[in-house]
Amino acid sequence: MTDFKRTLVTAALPYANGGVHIGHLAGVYVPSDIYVRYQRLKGRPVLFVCGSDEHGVPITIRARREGITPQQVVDRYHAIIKESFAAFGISFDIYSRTTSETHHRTASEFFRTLYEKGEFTEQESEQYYDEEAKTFLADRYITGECPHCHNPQAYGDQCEKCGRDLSPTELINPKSAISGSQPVMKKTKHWFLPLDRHQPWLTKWILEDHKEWRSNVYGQCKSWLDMELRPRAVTRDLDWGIPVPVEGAEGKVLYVWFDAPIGYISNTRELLPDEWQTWWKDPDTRLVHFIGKDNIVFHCIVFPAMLKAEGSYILPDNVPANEFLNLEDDKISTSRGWAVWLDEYLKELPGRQDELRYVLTANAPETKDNNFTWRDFQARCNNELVAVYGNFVNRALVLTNKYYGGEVPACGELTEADRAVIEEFRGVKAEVERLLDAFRFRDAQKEAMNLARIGNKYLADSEPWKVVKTDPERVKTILNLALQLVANLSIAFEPFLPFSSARLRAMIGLEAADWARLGDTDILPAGHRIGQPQLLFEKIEDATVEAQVQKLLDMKARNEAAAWKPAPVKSDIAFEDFERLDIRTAVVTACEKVKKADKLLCFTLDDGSGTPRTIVSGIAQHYTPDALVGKTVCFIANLPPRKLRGIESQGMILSAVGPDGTLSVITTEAPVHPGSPVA
RNA sequence: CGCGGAGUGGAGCAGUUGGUAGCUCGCCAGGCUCAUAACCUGGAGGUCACUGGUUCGAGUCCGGUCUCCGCAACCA
Repeated sequence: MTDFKRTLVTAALPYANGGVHIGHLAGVYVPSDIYVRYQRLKGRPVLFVCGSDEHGVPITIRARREGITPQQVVDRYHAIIKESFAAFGISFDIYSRTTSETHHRTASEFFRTLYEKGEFTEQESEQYYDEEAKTFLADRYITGECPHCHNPQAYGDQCEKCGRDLSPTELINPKSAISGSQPVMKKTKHWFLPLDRHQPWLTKWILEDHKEWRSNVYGQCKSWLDMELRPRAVTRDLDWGIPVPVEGAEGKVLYVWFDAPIGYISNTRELLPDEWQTWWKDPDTRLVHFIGKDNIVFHCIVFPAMLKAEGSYILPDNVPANEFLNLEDDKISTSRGWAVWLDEYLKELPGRQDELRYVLTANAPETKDNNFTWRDFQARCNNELVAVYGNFVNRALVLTNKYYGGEVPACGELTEADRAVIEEFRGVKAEVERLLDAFRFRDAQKEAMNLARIGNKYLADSEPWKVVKTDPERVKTILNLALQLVANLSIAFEPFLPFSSARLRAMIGLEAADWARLGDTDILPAGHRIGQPQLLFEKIEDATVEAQVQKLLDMKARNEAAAWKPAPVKSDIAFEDFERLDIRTAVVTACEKVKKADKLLCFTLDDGSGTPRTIVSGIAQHYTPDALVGKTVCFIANLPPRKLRGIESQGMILSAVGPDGTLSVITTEAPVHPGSPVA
């Protein structure tokens, strides 16, 4: 690791159809920024590259929905994302975008090279084509009836009602979302990256040569490599993206997954037009990808296969992927509005960047999913940043101003206790470095915080406010040491909390953070003047976090209300058709969970016939088995029996479907005899 | 039996190659008063999801069960 001459750090490219939220920050941007700042402080050459990912179908869908162009969509979000990263102190060397000229050129060249080397395979397949709009249809652009739950508005890739993944050809009565016309199957040619060809070296490279990767990363790769890798299409029929640079490929663009990671390369190239190849092709460069767990396979298998196929690039040395961050015990969801957005945080809690950085690091999902709550945010800020770190700094500075008019006193003879303290905080540097080198940011930050704990304890033990009355000389040494600890804190926290470190340095008159001096006891020379102490951190009030929680709840309610609209009324049916439906009531006599099924409950019903009726119903996620026992429900009695998970279900229990998919069983307003007809 | 990750005191997390369970917060008691009612000390609180096994000895290795999270054309 120390053999590398330089480190190239990439952070996952944010997709430019929305903002950046705390999950992205905790998973990718805060840890990568800490890592890069640390490298810079160590004086190691490092480059930190990121940018917006601006192609792909979802952006075109959003553009259509809002009646603007895809370019307008990405312009808007690119600006928001870029500004909020900058304001938050994510110190990219470059934050560019995949719609840039450099990127288009770089990605095209990359494709050309692979094409000419014969690294692709070609395949013709049949895809839906919209004859009115004269375009092939992306899966998402086709709607139709779901073959499973018969939701009439399922998409070609997924049914949002039953949650199943679909392929467009499965849809009943497919329609084009663009023109509304019926699409036809038409032949189209696409290029594929044959991952199967790369399987042997990938297997060795990861499973044998990179056993040091995080267990979540290694494990996920292993599960992929244990299967047979399949060729992956690298082109699509779409008009938004990078045109496929070969003849006969009109109307085709590079698939977004192929073009996006090349963005790392293009952005480096944009920043360093003459030297970028050193950073990407010299084996002395160490390449590190910071990503979230959903991107593991992509960055460990697919992108390396692309790089290897091209032939002249280095491969990543490590891919520290984080797990997910939940928010208030619920998963973060852009579509449900359940998120804390960075741009809003910066506006609503101005000047509080480091507080968020601290909490997201202290609670980083490094080994498993973690939870962010505003209460926890407040507690960590108040009990740790304010009470431990800020308070120690304040104590040392106030005492210095009080006794010595703001001048650093000289260090006298050291006592046994002084030496013990010095010994303790000298070790912090090596420990922080060891942890950061191992991508263990949570522990590293805790170690930095330890300096403040040492300081508080030192002051409590040595009691300068008492000693000053009996032995003023001794107090000089105590405060000298305390001030050295303060100076050390400003350096140790520099990678983690750059804003407050800068403020602290300004307060004590220290010009720059010199990492090499971390652990030293003479950073502030005797006679050096410090400034007036200001509070390094201020408490977060109850009202502040309560407002944030309320905002989340409001947003959720608003989103659910806005998202819900009654489904269009289906086409008329004959009255006889209705009469053929046999709906009845029944009383639930028993109910139990169906094994190995998440959604199914098995009901035993008294339908008045004397023989118990068994119905399996997919409502286990909304009712516990005993919740409905004794209740009257409505069911359809004349559906043909159907086996579900091996149990024969004799009918269907009726429920109302809420806007968020919750189910509420239909029951009767007053008790009725089991088996009563519903009409 | 699809695959991977995870399940440790009230909360959030550590536990590297197996050796009698740690940290931060919270709680209780005491101390201190320089400090943003902050700080310091002590204490209570865990059969390390459950269950078999290997071992002199397992949170740590192996088997089984349960639960949570994630899993290529939205999302870290």
